Amino acid sequence: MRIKDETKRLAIIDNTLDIVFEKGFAGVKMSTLAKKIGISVSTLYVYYKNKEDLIVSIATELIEQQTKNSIQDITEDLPFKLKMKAMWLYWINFSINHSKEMNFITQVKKSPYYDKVPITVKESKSRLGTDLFELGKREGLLRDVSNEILESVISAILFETVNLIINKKIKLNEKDIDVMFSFAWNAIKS
Amino acid sequence: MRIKDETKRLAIIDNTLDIVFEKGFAGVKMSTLAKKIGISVSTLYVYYKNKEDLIVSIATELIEQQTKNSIQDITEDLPFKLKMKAMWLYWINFSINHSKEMNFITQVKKSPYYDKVPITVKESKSRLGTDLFELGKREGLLRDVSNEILESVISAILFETVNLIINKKIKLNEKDIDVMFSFAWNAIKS
Amino acid sequence: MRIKDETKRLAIIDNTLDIVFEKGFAGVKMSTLAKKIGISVSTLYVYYKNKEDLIVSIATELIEQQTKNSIQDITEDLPFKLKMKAMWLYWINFSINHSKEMNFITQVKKSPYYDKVPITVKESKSRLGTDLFELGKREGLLRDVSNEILESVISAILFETVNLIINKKIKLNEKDIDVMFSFAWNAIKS
Amino acid sequence: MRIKDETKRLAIIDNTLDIVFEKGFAGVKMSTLAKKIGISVSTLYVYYKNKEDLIVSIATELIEQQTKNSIQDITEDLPFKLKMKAMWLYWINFSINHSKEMNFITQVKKSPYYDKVPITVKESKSRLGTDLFELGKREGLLRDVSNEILESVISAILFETVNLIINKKIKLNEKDIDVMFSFAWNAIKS
DNA sequence: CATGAATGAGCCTTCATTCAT
DNA sequence: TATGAATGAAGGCTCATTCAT
Repeated sequence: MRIKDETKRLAIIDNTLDIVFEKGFAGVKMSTLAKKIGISVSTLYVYYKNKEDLIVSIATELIEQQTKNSIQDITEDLPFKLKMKAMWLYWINFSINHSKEMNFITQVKKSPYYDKVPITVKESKSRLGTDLFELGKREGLLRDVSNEILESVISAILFETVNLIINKKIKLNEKDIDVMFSFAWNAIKS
Repeated sequence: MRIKDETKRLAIIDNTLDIVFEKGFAGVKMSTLAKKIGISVSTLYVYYKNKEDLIVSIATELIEQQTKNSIQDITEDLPFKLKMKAMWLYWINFSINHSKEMNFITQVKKSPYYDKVPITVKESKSRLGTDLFELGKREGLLRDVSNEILESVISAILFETVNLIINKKIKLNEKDIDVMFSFAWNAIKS
Repeated sequence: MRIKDETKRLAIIDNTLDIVFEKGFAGVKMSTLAKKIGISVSTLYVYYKNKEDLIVSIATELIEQQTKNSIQDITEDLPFKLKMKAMWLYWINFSINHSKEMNFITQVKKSPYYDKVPITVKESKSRLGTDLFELGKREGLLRDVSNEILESVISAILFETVNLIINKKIKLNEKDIDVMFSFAWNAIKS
Repeated sequence: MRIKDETKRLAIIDNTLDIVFEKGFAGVKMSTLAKKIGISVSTLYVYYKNKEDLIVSIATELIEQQTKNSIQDITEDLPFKLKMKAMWLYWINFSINHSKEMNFITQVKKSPYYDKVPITVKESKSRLGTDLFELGKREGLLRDVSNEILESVISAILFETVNLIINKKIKLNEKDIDVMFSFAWNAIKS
């Protein structure tokens, strides 16, 4: 019965993401969720201890996945600016392809639920690999400010870019994305 | 007859802002709010028709106030970059001094409540005066992209700056603010 | 100021009758009533001690009026059946011209409010004058059953007639009214 | 899982009828009702969507039942007047044995709830079978007026009879019932 | 007398969670 | 494991009534 269960568990996660995306946490009613999936309310409690556990568990799982994905590679032999851009593109694509997951994490971080996420998970590496920043600063290509600030500035522009794409203010084509990247690059280059 | 108390109305608004700041809209319970203020629940309904009206009315009022404040143009005779910085400083200060109000508006804009805000109010001028962008582009000092994009990029960095200050990652002193402004300026200058 | 007050008092009664006619007792909200009249809620409490007092007082007043009106005359010198018919016509007309008042009394009688109406008022003479029944029985023209039963039967048909008129199933003309009267007369004649 | 309890559903209906009989619709408080039955308030909401649904559903069910019962024609081979009387007796008994149900239906018909009863249910056959009236008129035994009027007159007297019995003004014995029937019969016979 | 603000009591309803099968 | 019934706790809102001017 292992397979059937996992299917159900994934269905729960998926539908929860949908609801949070459409209506926020306030919209997650255990009964509604169960109905959407086509299972009984009580069955939800077989998989998760309670509502908090449901949300915190999903958040934890998503954050762990995201962390695992991020740092990998980009170790190709490229000029620094192109490495930077590769990272940028990677995250643009990831954010758009996983917009519901990203939204979920964003929401959780601003909610009281975030307090319940294990610290070990929260402490996971930054999204835009600090290694890259260190490298850039060493090569004299990035402004000499703390990684934390660099990251927050880039993240802000990145996040805004994704928003513009989602709200169809700009297109997901090379030209528009390049423009947006140039904003970010100009901001942080030395 | 007793006279409707402006003090009371302000207390309602103030406490609502506090609660939304700490717990979001879900945390606003009419009973809790009333208790915090020291009035009866039913008194709340003397001032606002219902919970939705409470939130939408406050949002409307705040947005109107904010709009009124912003327009006061920076018509002083300054070089463009300094005009830009003046605007930047104005908003940094405003955002920090009215962080709860800003937070409230931000939250409302992402919630279904925003649909109920009168269109006339929503159509209020953009925060960072488009006039300034037009001027900058005419003088060849700003990159030639749409005002909407320019604004969203600056807003993102501005917002991030405020966050960094609030979370004490940077200080509210000339040096740190200058650094943050230079990020924004480099991003958008031609 | 006597006149102005009486006007207001009558307005209260009138509007209460209207509301009860349209929505029943459940529809009588002190605030709604006050707004309809154009006075303040508190003013209602100047005229009536509370809601119960309002309704019971109106009921009492209406019943007294009705009682006063009814018995009078019909002492003309007519054959019995015509006296009966005169009474019948009188009540048909009265009921239609005062349908809201009648409705109010009917509703009160079935509600807990009726318990609060002074017994003296409740014990008022029957609507269709018992004298008439006594006369009819003495002359051998009416069936020899208790006045109470005679009255209830006639009242039932009378009430039904009024309903048929109001709901436009029959017309308020001589022919239709005659038919309805003949039902009643045949029922009780000996 | 526990199985939905038909006994419980019947208890809800029964107690609702009781309350409406004693205090009208205004007296039906979900909390009181639940306490009377010995269940939790929320359990009521397992069986009915809300208060309106509770009342409308019960009304619908009762009307359907009543309709089903009435049709059983009096097709026995009897003189017309006796057929009439059989019908009369049937309804007297039914009304008395189901006085609370009758009361409930009567009240609903005069309330806004009636608008929510499915039209199909409302269009159910008239209580006193029109067939009988047609037969009577054909045989020249009934007055030649519309069925609607015939029915309303008889219903009025029937209803009044039941009231007299309930209020103990007359007894439920052959003699008294006969007298009341003779009123009705005299009223409508040709 | 007149009024609008203020309130407490109470009602309907929702929802996460547990029960019992 | 799976389920639908059952429930307690809580929240939003209404309304008759009183307060204070």
